[in-house]
Amino acid sequence: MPRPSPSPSPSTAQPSPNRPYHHGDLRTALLKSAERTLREKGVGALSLRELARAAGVSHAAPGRHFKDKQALLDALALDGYERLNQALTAATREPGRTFEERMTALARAYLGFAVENPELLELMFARKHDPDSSAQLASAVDRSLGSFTGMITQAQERGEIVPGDPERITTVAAASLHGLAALIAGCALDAEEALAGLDEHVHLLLHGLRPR
Amino acid sequence: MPRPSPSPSPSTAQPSPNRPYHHGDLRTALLKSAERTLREKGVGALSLRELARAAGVSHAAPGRHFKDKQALLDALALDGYERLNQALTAATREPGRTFEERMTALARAYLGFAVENPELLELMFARKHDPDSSAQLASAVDRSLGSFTGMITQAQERGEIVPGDPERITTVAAASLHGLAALIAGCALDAEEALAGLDEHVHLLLHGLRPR
DNA sequence: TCTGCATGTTGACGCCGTCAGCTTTGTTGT
DNA sequence: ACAACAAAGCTGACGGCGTCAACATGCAGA
Repeated sequence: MPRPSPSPSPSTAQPSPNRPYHHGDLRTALLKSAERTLREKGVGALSLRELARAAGVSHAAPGRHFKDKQALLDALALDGYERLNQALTAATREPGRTFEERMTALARAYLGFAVENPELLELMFARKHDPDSSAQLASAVDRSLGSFTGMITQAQERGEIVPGDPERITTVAAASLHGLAALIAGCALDAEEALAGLDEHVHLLLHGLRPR
Repeated sequence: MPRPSPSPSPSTAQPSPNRPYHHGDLRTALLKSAERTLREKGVGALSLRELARAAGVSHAAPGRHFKDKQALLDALALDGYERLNQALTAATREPGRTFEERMTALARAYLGFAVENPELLELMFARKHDPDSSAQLASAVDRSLGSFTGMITQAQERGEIVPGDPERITTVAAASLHGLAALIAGCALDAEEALAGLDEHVHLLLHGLRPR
């Protein structure tokens, strides 16, 4: 895997004589740079040493901010959940008359995130997390699902959807959208096509596959 | 990441004097061993050198059978699709009176695979494949979806589900189940719980979330 | 001002993937 | 039967990586 051509860069980012000894905010610089690399070249191209080089800092400096490479990946995932949650809650705030309209807006927000951050989404839902971070990540996942649950219970109160354990209904709705998102992120489904058929997808989800 | 403790094994599998020069079937031995490691320790613990050691073979020998580490991973994924397809088609052959029964059997087969091969499932749907293998993989994916499509069109002919582009309906059903499987594989959902609620999940999928 | 701690640096270690070049073995055409 | 060849081993090397230990620097509070 590590075959970065004979000599990719002429060893950029030297100690640069007039750089201050301390970087200022290396942690966020690393995260930002990592997010970019993740988006552009995939998780396989992420290396702490490369990030250090890009930040103009020694190869071991990242170790001061992330105990592990995995810790950095977890931080990246956590940031991803933050952004996803923001997008989802924004979507739930959009005024929509019917439940179907509101659900479609939520779906559009989720799929939009998946289309624009496929690698990140894969990272977020990967099963390789430090036990340390897993607590934070789990809570972030819960907050994401919260957007769904809130919408569901609200709709139940209005009688717009079937009664029953809101958590189970949330699972059905969330699984359906997450499956779509995951298939898009994994290139198993064409993004454009899925976005184009999203309205109908939500419609079928709400009305069922059986004829009425 | 590569911190395999001070000295994990006392360097097992030496040249072993009476071993034949040629292994016999190294390729499948590597795949089998890799599948085991994948299941037990995750994709991050997979190394060609370790596999070579386990097979009692020199560190470069795997290169004769897989041009790349990625090529081995792709072969692993392809084998995964083979097994998944087998499980799915077996499930479609189960006699089921109603569409809901048959769909539930299919769902149970899919989720069963996800529960027993979570790491493999992640690998199969990852977005990192050699362009060489991607053709084979794509066809394997199509065969998987074929199990769904076949069942859907059959049900449409019987009037058990709504008419319309079978591909779109397949997408809805497949996305719903794949989302469930992916959440299980990613530990975002408890496997037992999901399996227990599977019947109701399929029921909701077929009947919709809106009251009738 | 001194002292401690967070944040840098350097150098080392072992593992990894990959390649080049060589050796062994089984097969195949004559 | 045997030479020629290809497939499938082996060895050794290279550079990249993650991680650690030991040392350096600079800021902040006593």
